[in-house]
Amino acid sequence: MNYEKLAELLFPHITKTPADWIAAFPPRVLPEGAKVTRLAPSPTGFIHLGNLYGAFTGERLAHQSEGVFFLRIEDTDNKREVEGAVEAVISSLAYFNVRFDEGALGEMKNGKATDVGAYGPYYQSDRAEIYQTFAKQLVREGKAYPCFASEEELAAMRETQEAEKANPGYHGKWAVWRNRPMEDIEAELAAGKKFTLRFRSEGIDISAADCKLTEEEKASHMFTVTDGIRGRLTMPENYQDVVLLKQNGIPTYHFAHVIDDHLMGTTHVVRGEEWLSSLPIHVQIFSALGWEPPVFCHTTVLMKMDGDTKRKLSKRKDPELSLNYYRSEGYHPDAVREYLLTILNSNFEEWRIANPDADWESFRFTTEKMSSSGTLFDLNKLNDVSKDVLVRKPAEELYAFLLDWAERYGRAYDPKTRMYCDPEDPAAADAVDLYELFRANEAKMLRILSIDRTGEKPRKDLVYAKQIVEYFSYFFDETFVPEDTFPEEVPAEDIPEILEGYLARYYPEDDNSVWFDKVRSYAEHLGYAGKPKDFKKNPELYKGHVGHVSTVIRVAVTGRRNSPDLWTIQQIMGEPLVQARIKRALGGA
RNA sequence: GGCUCCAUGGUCAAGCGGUGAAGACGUCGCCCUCUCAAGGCGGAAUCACGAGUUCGAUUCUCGUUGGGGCUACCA
Repeated sequence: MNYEKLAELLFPHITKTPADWIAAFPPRVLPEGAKVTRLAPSPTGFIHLGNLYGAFTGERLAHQSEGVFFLRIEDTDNKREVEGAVEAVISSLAYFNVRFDEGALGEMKNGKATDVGAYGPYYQSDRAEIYQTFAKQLVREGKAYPCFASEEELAAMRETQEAEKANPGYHGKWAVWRNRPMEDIEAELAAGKKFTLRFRSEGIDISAADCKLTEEEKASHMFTVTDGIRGRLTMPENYQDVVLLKQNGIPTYHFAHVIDDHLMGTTHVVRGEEWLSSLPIHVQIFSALGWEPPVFCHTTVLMKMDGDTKRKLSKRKDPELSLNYYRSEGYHPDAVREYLLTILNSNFEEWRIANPDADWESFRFTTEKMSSSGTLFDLNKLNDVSKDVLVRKPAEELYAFLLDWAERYGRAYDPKTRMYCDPEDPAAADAVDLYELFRANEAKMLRILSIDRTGEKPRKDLVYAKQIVEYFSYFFDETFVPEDTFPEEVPAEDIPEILEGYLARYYPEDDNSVWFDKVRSYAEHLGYAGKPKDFKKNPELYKGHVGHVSTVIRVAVTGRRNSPDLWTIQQIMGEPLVQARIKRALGGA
């Protein structure tokens, strides 16, 4: 076989040589030890927690070593592409403050982000000529060959393999185009047939039932790589003649990954565990091109509990997998990052406890501390982390955050059902526009967001925007919906008396302790214990205790039995609103 | 089915041949307290199983079981 001739036959339009491209992508000039990493999502429009998990890993590795972190769009599968997906990816990552140094990041033009950086194009679909140049080279060296098998033929082959219990795939005797004479290829080409370009693998299938090799001989067909997260990995070599270029001339992931990560100077490939099993393919292609592979870092998959088994988070069933979920629920990006960091590096949490005020970037991130077993995503823990993150945010910052969130997600809130509606929907006509409400009440919001949040033991009950909305909904008539009834301990006939008496004694000028002393003495006057302890000791002496009385007032004012300090709430509400609430409760009672 | 990765409380996990097997979330109890939250103190709860190596295995090896992934002209 004249491979030189075959290469020209297959790729007549390719005039560049590998050397041309290698010259166009010179080695990066970086400090010693600097790592080059990348995030390479495919534009399916669905960006998820796993992407963010990988993004943080790559980002840390690069920026901690004065390296480069770039964004490459893996759009080699036009069937899966979704309109506007790249913008969605970029916007989502920007929301979570993932900082890229280069890649498909510039302003949008014709639906594509322009390149930032010298190692582009950063869309794989724009790199066809590059891939084909190296493909041509492989053909020239006899390391790749055209395959004219149709989809039907391949499907039939698969069925036969299944029936014969042979290992599936294009290999060994099944690789029917591997050694075809030139005439056959010319004939197909002359007939206008399209081909896929396959890799001529030199590996052999040691797992085949009819493999006659001894154990030692089999061992020589294994290879070892050191994974940045998992350490030494020993795997059987690849024996499949995988597709390098599809019929349309666009590469498969395998080929594109090898070419791009080599040319772009990637030193560490951070990707999901699902790639582990195709690692032998990649290692072989790197070797066929005469290149050193990068360090692979295969991250664990994110799981969730389903019934009593763990399973991978699925984009169909689990809304919490989508980054959009956290954004629309109103989780602060810092909280999501902080949580992800705790599951990313097992020692982050302890570091954070020891350094509560330190900038997260001063944490020393290492791949060795990454877990290689499936991690269950824990919403509870996220919420807990979020409380600690939010308690450190000044009220002004929280207010700005809520305002931004509401502008995007809170334009039509129905307090009765607590649902967020589509603002365009006519049924949502009387929904509350939280954005307008927040904007019109800046001073009040700032006071609300300051309740008890300073000092030695600040309240930590703010978690995410939707939860915060519920948390202070009673401050505004627009969102006020009474939730709780008066406490059972207080006889119904006492309630009007308590409320009327309270109304008569309520002076907004009273400070917190004067105010409460009044409540206490009034409670005692009505036959309730002034100290809960006294009531517990001698329940027969009292109707109840001051806590029951104040709960009546609390329910009247806030519609709830539980709330932060009532005096503070009343100060923020102002006298007219407090009076109106109590009168309203009296009218209803 | 084949190949492969993983395995410490309910969850995230430290551990890297000898430990009372950390810590965090959750949970339970107590304290503080006008309610809630926060905070303090304390409790329950873990090395999947079976062989082997070793004076000694959570730790090393093999097997079993369980779970995950891959097995496309998808990434």
